[in-house]
Amino acid sequence: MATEETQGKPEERGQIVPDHRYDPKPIEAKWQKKWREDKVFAAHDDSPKPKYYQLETFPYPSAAGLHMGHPKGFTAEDIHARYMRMKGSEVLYTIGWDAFGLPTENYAIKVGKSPKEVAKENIENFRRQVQFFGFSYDWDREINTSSPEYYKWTQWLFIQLFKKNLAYQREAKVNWCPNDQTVLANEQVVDGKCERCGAEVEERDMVQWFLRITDYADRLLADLKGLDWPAATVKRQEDWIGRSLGTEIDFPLDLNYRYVLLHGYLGSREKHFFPWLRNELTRRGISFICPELPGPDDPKESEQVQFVLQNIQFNENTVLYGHSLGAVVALKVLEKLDHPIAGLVLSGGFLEPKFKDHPRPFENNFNWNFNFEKIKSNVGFIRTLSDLNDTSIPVEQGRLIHEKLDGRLYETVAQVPHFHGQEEPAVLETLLPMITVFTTRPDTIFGATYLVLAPEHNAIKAMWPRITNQMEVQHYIDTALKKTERMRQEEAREKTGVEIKGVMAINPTNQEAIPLWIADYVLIGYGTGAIMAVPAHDGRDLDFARKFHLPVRPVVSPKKDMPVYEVKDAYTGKGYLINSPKFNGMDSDAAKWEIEKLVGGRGREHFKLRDWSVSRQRYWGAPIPMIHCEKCGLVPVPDDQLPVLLPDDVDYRPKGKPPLASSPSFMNVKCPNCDGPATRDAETLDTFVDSSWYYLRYADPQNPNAIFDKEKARHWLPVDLYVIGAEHTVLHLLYARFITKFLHDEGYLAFTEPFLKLRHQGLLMGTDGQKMSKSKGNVVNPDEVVGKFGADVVRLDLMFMGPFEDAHPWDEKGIAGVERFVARVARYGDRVLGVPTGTTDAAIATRAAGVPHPPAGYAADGRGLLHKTIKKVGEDIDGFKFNTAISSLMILMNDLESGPPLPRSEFAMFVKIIHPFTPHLAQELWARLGNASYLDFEPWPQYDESLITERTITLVLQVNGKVRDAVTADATLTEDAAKALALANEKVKASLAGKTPQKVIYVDKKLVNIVA
RNA sequence: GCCCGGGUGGUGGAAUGGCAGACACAAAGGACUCAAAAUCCUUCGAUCGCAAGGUCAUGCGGGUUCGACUCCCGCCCCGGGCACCA
Repeated sequence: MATEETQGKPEERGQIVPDHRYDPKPIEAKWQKKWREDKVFAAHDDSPKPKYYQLETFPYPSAAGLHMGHPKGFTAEDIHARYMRMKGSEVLYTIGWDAFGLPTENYAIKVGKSPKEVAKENIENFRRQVQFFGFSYDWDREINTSSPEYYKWTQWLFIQLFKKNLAYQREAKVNWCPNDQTVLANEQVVDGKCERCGAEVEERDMVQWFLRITDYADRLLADLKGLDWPAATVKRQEDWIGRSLGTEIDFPLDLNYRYVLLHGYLGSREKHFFPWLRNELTRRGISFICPELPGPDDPKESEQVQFVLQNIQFNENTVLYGHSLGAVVALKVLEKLDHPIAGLVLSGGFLEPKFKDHPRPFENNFNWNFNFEKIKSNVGFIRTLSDLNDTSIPVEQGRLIHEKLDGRLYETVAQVPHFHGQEEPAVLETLLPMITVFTTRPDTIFGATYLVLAPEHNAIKAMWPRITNQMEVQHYIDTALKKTERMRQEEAREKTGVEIKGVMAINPTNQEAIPLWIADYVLIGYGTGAIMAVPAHDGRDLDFARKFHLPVRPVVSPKKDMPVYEVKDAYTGKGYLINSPKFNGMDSDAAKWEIEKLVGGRGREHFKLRDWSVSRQRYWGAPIPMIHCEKCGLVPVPDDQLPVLLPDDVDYRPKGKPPLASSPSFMNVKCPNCDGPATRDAETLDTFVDSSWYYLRYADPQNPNAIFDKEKARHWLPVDLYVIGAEHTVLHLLYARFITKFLHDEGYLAFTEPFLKLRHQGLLMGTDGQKMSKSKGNVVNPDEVVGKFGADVVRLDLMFMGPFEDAHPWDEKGIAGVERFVARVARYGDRVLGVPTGTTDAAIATRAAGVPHPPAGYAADGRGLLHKTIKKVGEDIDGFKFNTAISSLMILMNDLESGPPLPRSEFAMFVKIIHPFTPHLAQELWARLGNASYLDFEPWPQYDESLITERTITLVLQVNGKVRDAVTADATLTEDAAKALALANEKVKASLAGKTPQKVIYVDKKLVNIVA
């Protein structure tokens, strides 16, 4: 029931209430226009103020227009930007358009326009919509990734990567969307379907451009430390990079070959890697012959081949190895043999005397024609090892051997060019019959009861002649390789596999012979493509072992001296070794090192991170600035010919070939190197490339001569604050970090991490609680909402919904609260302004006499709350707690309204602290208070500590932890006085009911708890 | 399966070891009005009680503590991420 004093017309309570409602429209339009015309928010390169660079995810301007999720993040940024300006920073805050990409192209095809036209329209629409919100952008720094002025530098960046061998082409299985007719990144495939159009994704082999982000894996991981990023985001980046530290261990196969090792020209059994190699073979108990060939300084074919044939026995167990000219000798020997041998291994070999450095004297002593058919028929397996950095033998020679002889070609980088190092592990690896596995748990090696190879593993071919169940194995491999990712996923975790019969592996610790299996749960792309299976201590291995009835041997017990007899679930934790002769009882961590040492394991780190596929077979992107010349190979477009403009005379509709290929005027060019006929690369770059560097361009957005001016970049960057949707926590950030590190290494940037502080905005969902999407029809159009309520109200509503990083459904019901708040602030402003200038506080108080708020307490209380609020709002903006900041502003307003109007000087402080949230209203009130300045450059008010300090406190009195009373006491209250006060309290006494207090707990100026 | 979040009134949420539910929305009652809108006032977790007041209550079950939404252990549910990475 309302009391007599509080009822009645507001006017009767001494308040001045204008009878009009606050109409934001003309006021918001007025200030937005002024801000733009006066370039109020321009960021000045030469400002003496400390710089502050705020970045927001530049939007993808889709045909659907802005949706309410965009302004949620933008509003938070704008609040922060305006706050930082008031705190004295020179703020760089701007916007741009991530305008290339599939959705625009697809939409253009649908409506029969060009993507360029569509993008232009979309950007104009977005710009218009964004401007309604009054965000304080420096519009002179606006960028657009689809403009030639921008993508010139995207192309330039690609060329720099290419020049450093960080951009390369290779054939790769790609996710192909049959509907969009393009390649998708793994991340764009969701549940086996195209993220954009929902079509079932197929797998295809294509030659693709990749960026070698894996070269930066360790740095991308290490540099995450020290960033002010949400912990979950750091974790997800770490998981994506996925480093595991482990060891590579060789499991010899029971194929007891005998080796014949042939050295090359100027070589001998004592030179280069031969002594080391012989030692390694001896150490493994492998028999070999390594002859000194006659005339190493002046080799002659007949002499050397005859020598080998006469002195060495060859049978089906022999593996013939030849290095360099020794490879030629080996081939000639095989031509002459009349029975087959087990295998042929060549390193640094050649078929033609075409040397890169200088001619050799033996060139005329050999016959450079080979009987390849004879050679092939005389040998079981052929492996060719080629050094990519060979200084004398061109890499083409290795490929030529492979072309003529088939077999397996291994291209690698030798320790010293042409395998002239003291140790060349690649040679040994190519030679030996063994399986190298990668494991993070060498301590469990005694529990390895079988090995598993990925279906694509090379070793299968090498041991092929020995396999007794070839049909079965072949069938399994064929089916496994036919499966797409999608099919593998659908099969869930059901294990499949086949045993390789006829070959066994040897456990290097105890010489136990264990079987070899092939299974597709082992991936060729990770580690070595082979594992030692320890079913007792790995869930996947256990599943497999159970399905195929393979032995399960526990070798780690969780408790010391407690052997495990039965394995229920795989135990993957640490413990103490059992069933491991010589290691029993040892701590599993310690055993890792001991066993690694024992078996000659090589410590390795492996990453899950894969190279970044950037080729797109579509039109609407930056053309890859490369030229294919028959003579010169891949040639980058020279800088002075950039940008490579997107041609207009193409058919955009996807036909399986890149649209650019349909434009002869685009495709046919002269080679910049040799002036001969050449063709352009017809693909375009993934839009993630565009967005991997846009934050750098904002520092110097119009520079026609460089990607950016180094000094300007040094001034503004790195980004101080980046607000980004939680959905972008992995890819975009990883790519941007990679590009930043690359440009740092190239000397363009002085820092290695682009984004110092990162905050996420929670998703704004449709009214149905579902993610907003056009197909669900739940997209909220900001035009309508802003038109109805005004920008200030919508901004407040978006921020007041709850914690910024939480997801919320859009709900127009709640907006009434902030709408009322804005109207009340406006009305209160009218009250303040209704008081003639120069009126003293006392006069205001007199005028306010009779209102319930006691005039005597007004100055202290009202001001105290004002100053507390100044403090609170500042802290909350720093901490991105906008909801509680607004709440505290409401509390203050509620209090102010119930009293007489504040003096203008104090009301001005209130206007300043609401300014970041409702800049139009605040600026209007500021102007009405007689100020000509812009609030962004008014200093944030200082709060007065003495006014905040409480003179009285509320002391809570508890008995046995239950609240019995709360009393007001002087802030100077001592502990003893507080305890005495509590014990004397009537309610406390009643609650104690005569019991004697055992203990009295005192929390300073807060609480007394009596335990009885 | 594993890894992150999260679970508080009819609703959004506040409180991070010390009065649970700030601030709002919705709802109900009232004032003003011819009426409505707007505005203003009051009530508003559940339950017992005429009242004073009591009891219960932050997903469930335990624990630590004088005191737990908050810390620890186990479980349930919801959201997100990864998905055979050895």
